[in-house]
Amino acid sequence: MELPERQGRMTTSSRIYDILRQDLVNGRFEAGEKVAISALRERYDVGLSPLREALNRLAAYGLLIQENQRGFRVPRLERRELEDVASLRRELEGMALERAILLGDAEWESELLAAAHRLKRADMAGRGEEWERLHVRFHRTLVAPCGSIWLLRFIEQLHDQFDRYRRLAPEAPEVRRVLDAQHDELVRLALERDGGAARQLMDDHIHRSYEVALCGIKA
Amino acid sequence: MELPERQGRMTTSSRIYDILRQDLVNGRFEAGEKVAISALRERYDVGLSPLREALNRLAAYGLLIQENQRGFRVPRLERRELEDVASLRRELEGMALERAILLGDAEWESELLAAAHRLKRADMAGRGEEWERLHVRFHRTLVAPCGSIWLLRFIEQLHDQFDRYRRLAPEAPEVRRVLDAQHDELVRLALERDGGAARQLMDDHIHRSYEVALCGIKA
DNA sequence: CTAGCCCCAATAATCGATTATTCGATAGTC
DNA sequence: GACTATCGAATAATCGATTATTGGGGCTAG
Repeated sequence: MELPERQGRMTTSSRIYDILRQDLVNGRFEAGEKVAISALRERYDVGLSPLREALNRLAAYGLLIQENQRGFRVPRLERRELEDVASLRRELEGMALERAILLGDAEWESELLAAAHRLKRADMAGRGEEWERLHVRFHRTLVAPCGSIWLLRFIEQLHDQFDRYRRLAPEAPEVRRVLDAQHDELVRLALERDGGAARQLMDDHIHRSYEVALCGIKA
Repeated sequence: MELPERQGRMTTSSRIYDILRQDLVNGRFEAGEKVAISALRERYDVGLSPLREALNRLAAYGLLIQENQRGFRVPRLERRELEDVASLRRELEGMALERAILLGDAEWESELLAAAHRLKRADMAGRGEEWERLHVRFHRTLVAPCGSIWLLRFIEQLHDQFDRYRRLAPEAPEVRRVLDAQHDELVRLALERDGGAARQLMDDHIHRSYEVALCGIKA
């Protein structure tokens, strides 16, 4: 069995990029805050060059805002933008799911079941970082065989944006239970190859999730 | 009248980013080629730090591929990817155009007419860099009031990817005439607020353009 | 008072030099 | 003869120091 070997040894720049991306999505930085580069330098114990390269990448990715001669800022959280992101997620993930259901093979079915199962088990163990990781992975697995690299790329980007809002929202156990049930339902519909119904369900899933996330704004 | 003032004085990093982006889209680099950083340093007469920052941004944007410890490469041109990009462009620009037609105001109508007119005039003067610039601008104006920042962002990104292919394709005057006529037709349908027909036409427009671009592959 | 200006501390951007890694050529081994 | 190990030049990544720009506080003139 050969290991995928990640991708060569990691460079400092890439390491700090991954860390910052996680931290930004998890809301470890105040929205709207100016990024104090030298503070980050200490906090993560890295040099200026790799740090600035990571910040540049994050700005191009949309998790930071870069202003010439004025450094970097964390984007504000605006109701208007959450609507935008959620609306696009519905369009794009719906589209991707339909295509995935057309194109996905038997191996995909297996991975889907596995991902859903792992997610449910992490749920029992208490919703934490592990659950978040597996949740992202589940949604990624759902749309993975859609056949479009660019669609997957955009979906991932929107997912990160969306999660900035969602992770700040207060717990909503009743809605959460519905959302969790929908995960299983999505798997069922995918296995049955019912693209139309799956798309509709995904649409509803994201919409409910959006309503939860809304509660986190200005809180 | 106040000038928009671009955005503060440009930083070396941003300048070189803009230049490289143009050059990459225009095919001034061999597809698949490894980017020789020190060669670029001389060619554009810039320092290493701003250059690397620009390259990092371009990689995050999708116009370069970054491999840890192995620098940057220009992405290959693959039929498979052109299909992907074109197909997504049709979906997203169609969606954006429909929304723009719902939301666009009178000022938009004026700018649309102006953009179309400028484009036609540049056409007479011979299709060159200026025409390319105005063509991008026309398409951007069409979808501008769609109301979604992220949709516009993705569309621009796909446009850049698409143009990498299109600009390598040989001239196709007959198709070109049809495509030009479609520009005016798009304006007409937009002014008439016929979202459905406009979307359909945009779909056809991109598809024909795709067929032209196809001829440029492996040429 | 207040608008405008100037200066200085903070910090963003860039440079030049250094360190780490890769890639290809060559030599050695089975 | 094919495979692996090793070495060195080429080049990617990073560091430390320098330069340029901003933003705010106090001063001055109206």
